[in-house]
Amino acid sequence: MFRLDGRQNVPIYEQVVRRVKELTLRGVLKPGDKLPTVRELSAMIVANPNTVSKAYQELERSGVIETRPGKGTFVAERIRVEPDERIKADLRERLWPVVVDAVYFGVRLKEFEAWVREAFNELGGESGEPKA
Amino acid sequence: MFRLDGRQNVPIYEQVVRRVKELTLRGVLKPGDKLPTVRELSAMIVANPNTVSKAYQELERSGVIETRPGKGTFVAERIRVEPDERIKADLRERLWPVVVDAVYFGVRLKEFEAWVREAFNELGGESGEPKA
Amino acid sequence: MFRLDGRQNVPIYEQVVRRVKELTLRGVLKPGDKLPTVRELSAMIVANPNTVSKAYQELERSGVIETRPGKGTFVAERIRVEPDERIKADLRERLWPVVVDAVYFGVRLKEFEAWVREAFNELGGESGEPKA
Amino acid sequence: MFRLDGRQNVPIYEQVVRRVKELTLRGVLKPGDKLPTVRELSAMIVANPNTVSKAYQELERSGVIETRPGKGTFVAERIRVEPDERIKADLRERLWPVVVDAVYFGVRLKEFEAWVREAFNELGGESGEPKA
DNA sequence: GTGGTCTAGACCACG
DNA sequence: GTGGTCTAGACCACG
Repeated sequence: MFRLDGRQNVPIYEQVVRRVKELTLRGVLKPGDKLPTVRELSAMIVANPNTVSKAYQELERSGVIETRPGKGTFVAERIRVEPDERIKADLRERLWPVVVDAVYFGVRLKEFEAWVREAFNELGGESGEPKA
Repeated sequence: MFRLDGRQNVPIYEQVVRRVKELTLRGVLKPGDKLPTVRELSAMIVANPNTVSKAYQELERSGVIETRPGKGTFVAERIRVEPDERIKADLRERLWPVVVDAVYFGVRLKEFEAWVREAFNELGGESGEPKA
Repeated sequence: MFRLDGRQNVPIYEQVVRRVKELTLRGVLKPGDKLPTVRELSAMIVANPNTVSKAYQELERSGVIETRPGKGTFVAERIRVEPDERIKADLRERLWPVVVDAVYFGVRLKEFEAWVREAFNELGGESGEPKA
Repeated sequence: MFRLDGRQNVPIYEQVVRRVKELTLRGVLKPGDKLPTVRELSAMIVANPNTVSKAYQELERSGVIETRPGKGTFVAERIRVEPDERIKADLRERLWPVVVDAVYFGVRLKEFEAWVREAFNELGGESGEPKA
């Protein structure tokens, strides 16, 4: 469940952050669910507690999880707001170099869009209009 | 033309790599065009020559540019082959965390696809079938 | 009456301390009123008895409440003395980082003062001269 | 300039964060100024580089400073926007317990307001209306 | 038992 | 030389 890729270039704490986000989006982790303690998770993935701690801190700052002192760490209630322009600009900036390389390597729009759709489906992303 | 963003989080050498790729995709740089020398470019963008050198090395490894000793560095002829599975897998891996955050922040598929299409258009990416 | 915020960053025992102080300032708790026992309160707010106990100890040390062995815990008579310089220095030290961030975020003095006045009013703080 | 209080209850990294904010507000540190490196500062205040690093990271996330890889860390340009309601609510929440204790100890509104004004003056906070 | 803070010290990417 | 990441391990506040 919390398995990481390991051999990757991505820092461990960043992998943990991503993994937890994924699991909440996929519904595997639901609001109120207890996460493993820092020490438990660090044992599971064979990493230093500090590294996991850093990931948890980042997740807390992003509002994905919340720490109840002495009780543990829990998945936070998701507060859904419309994404603001700064967030969108940031996402487009991060999308850009991926598209640059895709185009460079001759990937066609159709195929790239299929990848996007698959990813959205896998994550339960909304495809229609705002829920108004 | 080679201006960079400067205060971004992306390493300078990586910004140079992306910029050159973009310029070739957009047709601003064409096969056979001469690039500035490492020293010229490092002066232009106020960076360390080592940094530019590293970018050129990476671009050469990717086949984007080629060095003709004693003559300079030139945009390479683009050899278009179908992208192999390793490249596609890598691109999807890089796309994934962007989609995770997009879904997390409530961006809808329609909007994300629009971003993708815009990026493809801007880069002259092919939308149809292989030219085969 | 003793409900806490729960998911806040403030330790539970500290929340209890503040809450009791507030209730006495607001006049909801008056001198001589009996407080719930440690066990009762810990049940009410779903916390560890040790936690409540720690809060009561701190409140007793500050002279807010007093324990009469075998009888329970009671709101103490408020002995109003002029605050000494040590207390004032401490309060200013605690005020300081709040003002730093307020200024940093562009809050104007007028608005900040309005917050202060509202808080004083809500707590029945004296605005005039010492009662001498 | 970067001297800390030392004996305080506040974590070292938090003291560094506050100190840098203060220095920028007071104009001692100006946009573009270079901060000491993590290792320099950690030597100055006799703390671990990691601790200083944590402070710098927090300052960067808040937009107070920015890191230019390989060049060092610099005071960021201040982008002044009107503080939003979330920030204000947070500041009032932090102000509240200070006022509670002030009222409890019999500090009068007049005096407390004087403290606030002094702090604003010292930090160069604006007292008038928005600059439009 | 829970996470938060800190130290000491290593290795690495970037410039 | 610069900061970023990580490990190993200690101490502490909170519950």
